[in-house]
Amino acid sequence: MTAESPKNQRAERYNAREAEARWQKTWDEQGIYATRNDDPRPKYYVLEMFPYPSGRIHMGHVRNYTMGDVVARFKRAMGHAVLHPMGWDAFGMPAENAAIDRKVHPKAWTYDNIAAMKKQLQSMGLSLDWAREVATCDPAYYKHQQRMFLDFLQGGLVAREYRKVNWDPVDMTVLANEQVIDGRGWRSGAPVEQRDLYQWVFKISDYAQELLEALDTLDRWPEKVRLMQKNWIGRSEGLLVRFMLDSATTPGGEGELEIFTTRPDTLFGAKFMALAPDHPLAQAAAAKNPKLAEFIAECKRIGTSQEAIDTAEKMGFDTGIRALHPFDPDWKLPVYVANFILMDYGTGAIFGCPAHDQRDLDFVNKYGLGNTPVVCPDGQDPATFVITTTAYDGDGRMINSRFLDGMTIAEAKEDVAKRLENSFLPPSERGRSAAEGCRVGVNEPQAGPPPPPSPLQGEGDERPAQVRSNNAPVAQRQVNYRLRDWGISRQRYWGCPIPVIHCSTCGTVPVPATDLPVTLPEDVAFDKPGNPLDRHPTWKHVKCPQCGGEARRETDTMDTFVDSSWYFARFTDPWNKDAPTTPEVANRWLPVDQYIGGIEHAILHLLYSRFFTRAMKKTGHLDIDEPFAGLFTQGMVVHETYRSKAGDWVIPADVTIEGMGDQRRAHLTATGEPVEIGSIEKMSKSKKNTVDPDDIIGAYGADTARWFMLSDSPPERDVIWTEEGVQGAWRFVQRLWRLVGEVSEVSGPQARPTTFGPEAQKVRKAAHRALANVSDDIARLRFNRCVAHIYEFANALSEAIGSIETLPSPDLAWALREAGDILVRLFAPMMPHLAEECWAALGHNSLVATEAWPEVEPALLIENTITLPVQINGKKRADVTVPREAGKEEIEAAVLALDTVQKALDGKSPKKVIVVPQRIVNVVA
RNA sequence: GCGGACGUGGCGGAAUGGUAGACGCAACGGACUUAAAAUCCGUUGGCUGUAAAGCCGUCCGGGUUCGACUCCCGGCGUCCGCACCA
Repeated sequence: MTAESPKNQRAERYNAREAEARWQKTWDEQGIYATRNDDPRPKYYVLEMFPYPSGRIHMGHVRNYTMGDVVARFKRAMGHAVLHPMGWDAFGMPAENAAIDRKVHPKAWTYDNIAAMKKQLQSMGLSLDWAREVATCDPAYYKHQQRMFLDFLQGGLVAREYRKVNWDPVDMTVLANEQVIDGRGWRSGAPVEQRDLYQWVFKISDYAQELLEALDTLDRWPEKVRLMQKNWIGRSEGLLVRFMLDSATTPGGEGELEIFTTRPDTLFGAKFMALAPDHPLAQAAAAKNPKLAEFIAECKRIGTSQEAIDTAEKMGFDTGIRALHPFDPDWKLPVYVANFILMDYGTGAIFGCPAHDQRDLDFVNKYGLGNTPVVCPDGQDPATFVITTTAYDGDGRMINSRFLDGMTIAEAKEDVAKRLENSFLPPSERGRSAAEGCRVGVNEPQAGPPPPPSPLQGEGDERPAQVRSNNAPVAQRQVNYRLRDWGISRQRYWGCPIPVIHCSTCGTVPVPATDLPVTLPEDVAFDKPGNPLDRHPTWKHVKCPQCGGEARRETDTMDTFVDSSWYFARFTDPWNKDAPTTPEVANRWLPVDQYIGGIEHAILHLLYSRFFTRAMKKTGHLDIDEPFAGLFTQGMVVHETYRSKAGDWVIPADVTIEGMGDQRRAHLTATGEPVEIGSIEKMSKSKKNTVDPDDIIGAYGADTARWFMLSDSPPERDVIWTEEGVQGAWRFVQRLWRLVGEVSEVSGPQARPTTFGPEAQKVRKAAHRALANVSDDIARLRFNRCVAHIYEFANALSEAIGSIETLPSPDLAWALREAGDILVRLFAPMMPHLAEECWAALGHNSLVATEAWPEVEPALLIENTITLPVQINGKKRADVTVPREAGKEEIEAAVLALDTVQKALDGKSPKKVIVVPQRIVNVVA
């Protein structure tokens, strides 16, 4: 502090609006965020999930992109070549809805939105390499996606199937299983119906095992996400068992029925068999039994919506068919058709063991089929162990099971598997299989027209269980997965066209690579529901590339999740016109070191991307397995809700709040009408509890918004947006500006002093401790703690400056300047504009954005004396200060000499003294 | 139903098994000001006490430990994912 410049209480305010625009311009002009692919430094790829161009960014984006930007700036300062790109997930339904509602073309709507949102993102001061920007709706992007589709087709990773699909009646399109939430379309919210349609599918289930196993290698992913994916893939090990049928009871002389079970140990508790209503044997039996046909029809009526299926009561119908127990041909089991059996899991048929499966128990209790417990829990008397309304699915020993009695469940499973694997049905009694030739798997058509022949590949089910010779064993082990293939056909306009042509002579023909991209026609009408591509007068009519005859383009477009399954790879070389990636470039940048986005993509987007990466590897576009080495899922931004008397939601900007605690009251600012304060919810348009980033940035500046988004809550948790919180952040921005101003007025020596006095040493310790803490916090994405440590440091520095009465000594002056330089660089990743302004104020000519991260002096982190807490019987009673290198005996002596300890011991000697060096002392009296 | 996470002041939240409540917000008291805003200084888990100090305290009940917000067992509550997957 110099004599000429006394503390100025009316220091100039930091003008964020003016400064932020100025620094953004400077960064842009100097191109400091452009990343070169030949940068030799160690690479670091940080990526935030790219946005859908809805038209405006929301606070969730601000939080997400701020986190990524902090990491990018930090890694850049740490000397990495940082790749930090941005793009647009630009295909999708809202563009078509806008076209329908507002008569705007989806393309115009999308590009207008992109322009608006890009401007907003730029106002946040993100250190993005905009030269790599991509939009998935750009033919220059989706051309490569079409190319990969064809490569995948060639590689056997794509199939065309006629299958049951989830149909969204509002959006008039197909949804993948993952896109159906609680029986409703994930976007429209309409109850989903079942329909049979041709579908292009990606064979993600071929990778089920690999996707499952590789989860263990993703050690920088949240455990929760890995678990969700594991459950979604849903591996289960079991046994396929062929039951002989009493052919006298079957409709067409069928001789056997194949089921899947994970509980072969409970075979002796079997009471019935059950078939899915769609099962071929059920269909065959229904053909001869009108009442059964009626029952099946009834099942389907209920089953049009997923919602209804979930709540339907268990129902069954005895077909009259009888199955023979695999271990006892004289034991006959009734075969039912039941509404709770799913055709597309396992074989669509089960054996029911009611004592140990709740569904089966509910079923037998309804139809009076009884139950026999075969697993007895330890400690229960088998003689009195009975099951009534609750099935037992725990551990125990086998009972009532002949040769299995006394075994554990695992032993019994193994024994049954071994016996049945090695036994064969006598050929004379086999007859025709009930499932033969018409067994339905997910990969085969089950009704309706057969698929047109494909010249590309052999289709059909690859599961070995289906290939069966006369000598096939009664049972074989099988692993089943819940994960289904990924249906990508969408009956929409605004998506990536699927590059195939249907020819009545040649079948399904891929569009030749030289004809790519297949672009969307621009002259389309949205006056009717359904797919405008299908209605377009000319677009779909083409010549067959093989025979030259009249043919028809595929009018379905790809699920937009395809677009986002590889954008991270495209960013590595978006300039390559000839191929989706430049493999050597992609292999250098990938995997993404830190991916940041919402937990809502835990399954869909992340699982698809993992599959896509493997598919790209198989087709030579990449040579990595996992796209995202590190994943972070940030929490939502939530806000109070407000409702007017009339029950309408009111936006926070129109509300004035008064009072506090229970006394808080809200009213409309304009009219004074009272407003009801509601619960805190995710910011959403429907509840109008949103805050517009533009308003916040306009009023307080981007740095304030960024700072507030990082403070308060841990990043993985929800953060509550409050006006007070933003103002607190804004005050801190101003405080930092004043503080740095005060530091800048200190004139210290150029050369580093050789020794430091106690005051200077104190400042230096605070600075270096903050440096060590903040570095660690950012590296571990603990932004809220990082913020706290910067507050602490700023408090310490304020105090040091405030306590100066005259001119500071040269060593203190130097230490204060050093601390100022460190402080500015510490908050620069979070508040980059303010940091530049401060950096300049401190007299530097460089940009802080290109400065190296400060280096910590480890010696300053070590204290010479240590103050240890002293506990008596585990409760803190005193402190003791000892030299750092004091030994246990020395510490113990010092502790026992303390008055408090003497008093507590009351003349007796302690039972025990525990000394934890550097930590604590505990005296046990 | 199955699986998972979480539960700490008025609020958001800190705390490798080692001083519970860092840091922020809010509140209260004070300084500056004609006044307000801004800023600065201080107080702030509860109870008892003028004070020194003491007692209680991390959802509840047990346990392990010299020592438990943290680990184990059993409850209660909140949130999330999956859900007739044989």
